[in-house]
Amino acid sequence: MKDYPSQKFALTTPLYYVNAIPHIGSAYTTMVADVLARFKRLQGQEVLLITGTDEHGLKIQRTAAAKGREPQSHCDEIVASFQALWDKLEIQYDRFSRTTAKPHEAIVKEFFARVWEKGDIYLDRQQGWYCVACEEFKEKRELLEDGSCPIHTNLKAEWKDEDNYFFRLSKYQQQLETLYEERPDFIQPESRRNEVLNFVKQGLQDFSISRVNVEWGFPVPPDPKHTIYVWFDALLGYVTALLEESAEPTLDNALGKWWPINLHLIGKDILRFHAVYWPAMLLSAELPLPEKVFGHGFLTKDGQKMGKSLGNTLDPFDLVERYGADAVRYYFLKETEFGRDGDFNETRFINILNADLANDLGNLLNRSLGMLKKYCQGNLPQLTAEDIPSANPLKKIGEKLGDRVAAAYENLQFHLACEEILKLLRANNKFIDDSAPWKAFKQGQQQEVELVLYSALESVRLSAYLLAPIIPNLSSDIYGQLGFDLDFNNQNTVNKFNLYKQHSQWGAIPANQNLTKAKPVFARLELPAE
RNA sequence: CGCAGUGUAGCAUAAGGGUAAUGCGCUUGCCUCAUAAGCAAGAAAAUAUGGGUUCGAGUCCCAUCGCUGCGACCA
Repeated sequence: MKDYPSQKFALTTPLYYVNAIPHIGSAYTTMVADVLARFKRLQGQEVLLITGTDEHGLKIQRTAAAKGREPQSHCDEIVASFQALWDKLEIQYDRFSRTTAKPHEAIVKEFFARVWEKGDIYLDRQQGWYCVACEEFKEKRELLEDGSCPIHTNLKAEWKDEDNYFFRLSKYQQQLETLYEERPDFIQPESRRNEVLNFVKQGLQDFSISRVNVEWGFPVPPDPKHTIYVWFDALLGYVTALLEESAEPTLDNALGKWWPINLHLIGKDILRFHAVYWPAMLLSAELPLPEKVFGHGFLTKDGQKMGKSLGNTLDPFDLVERYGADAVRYYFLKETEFGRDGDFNETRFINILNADLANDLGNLLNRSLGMLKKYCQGNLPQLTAEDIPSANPLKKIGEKLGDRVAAAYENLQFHLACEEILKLLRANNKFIDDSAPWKAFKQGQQQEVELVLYSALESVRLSAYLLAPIIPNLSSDIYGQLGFDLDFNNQNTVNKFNLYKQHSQWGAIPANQNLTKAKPVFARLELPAE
């Protein structure tokens, strides 16, 4: 095993745009980030999970105006809704980076200055049709006949003829291509990488990083009539997030400990910004590049794209409210292969949770504890892993399970992690049936009963431990019923290298546990009435 | 339109060219420790369609159809 305590790991979700309250897609990315962060912390690694919000731009300015609000108060309100959702979902973020936070402006200015001094920013004239909703220029041919944007059909594109500051992206073409080649893992999954490669191959053009007539944002330092383009501002939110609370907002202070970021988790829609523009900006500023950008897929509902126009959105608040954080987290982590698109279907949701969490896991614990009470006065057998024959099917599966699951988490293959653990749980139920402790007990074979129950309970424990990053509440409950005083939401007590070393192995359950009363840890869900 | 990817039982996924697997759901049987949970057996797909290569193709090639992504600033 590697020397985890010496490692540190910084990862980010996107800084979500505060145009509206969070949707399920943002929740998905954030849940995944949290699961990975939790697993690494469990291993004793030092982790920094960054999330936050991107709050500038013309769109926010206008959204706020439409509500008759100041932009800042609009942002504050939306931010509160993000934070509320993350709390409900048990997201343990370390930093919440807002682009309207005070230190951010200083960071943006300093960064801008570096790129400016490098000669990578110049003034030029920008003409074209601009869609405010997209915050981008459109080609004439992209527009619909009535001149509206194809994505925002209710909104006419606006003709702009203005001076903009441009970033010399084209200058970094070669360096980017070298980067992609030398570090094939930089963009994942591979299908996304190919998209980027294709895009870059066409030849990179400079892009504008300022706007005029936009109030809501930072002024371009040498020319305050201009406002820095939201993306240039937003990406730097990852840097600002690294500042310690009391530190002066300088790049040096921000980059000292956690830079470069190990992993940017993003949705596939913002891949180019993270895989092309962002590294180019950093190259220009002569800063080290992040280790990896992972662009995951989108979620659909009942096989259909979600959208306000279709009216088939999935409200994450409602979902957690009805089913709880563990259920929601488990479903999305287990039932979608990370990277590919995933689908939400309520019937499938309920079936999976009942089968995996209520039946395979919850009921397994419950039946095992029930037997322990009846056949062993509720005391754990005085056994250790060595007392269990090596042919024991649970021991065989359990022995290397920790390593397999760790590898799956490490590779962001969360569905595989779950699947590996489920194999042990299913084998466990089968093992109990095959061994029929109730018969053994009636025949007075106490030793046999104890061997079976020890193996069963230990396997449940190991499963709960390895699933803790995904279902922290359930795992805590299970651990509680097994006599541990360990709350997987309490970072101070669970995240220790030595604990991981011990608990990720089969056979860690001590004999002298005071078991609390057994009760179902995950109630079966009912299909909502039509 | 161009480029790329994809198409396996009701659903989700697996199968280095050689008897199509697993989970969920469904049917039946068994058990009784348990949350109407568990275990076992079973039904169900000629692997989108049409060609080709091969002794043999889900697996390679071509075409067609369907879906998805990318095609310059989509927060």
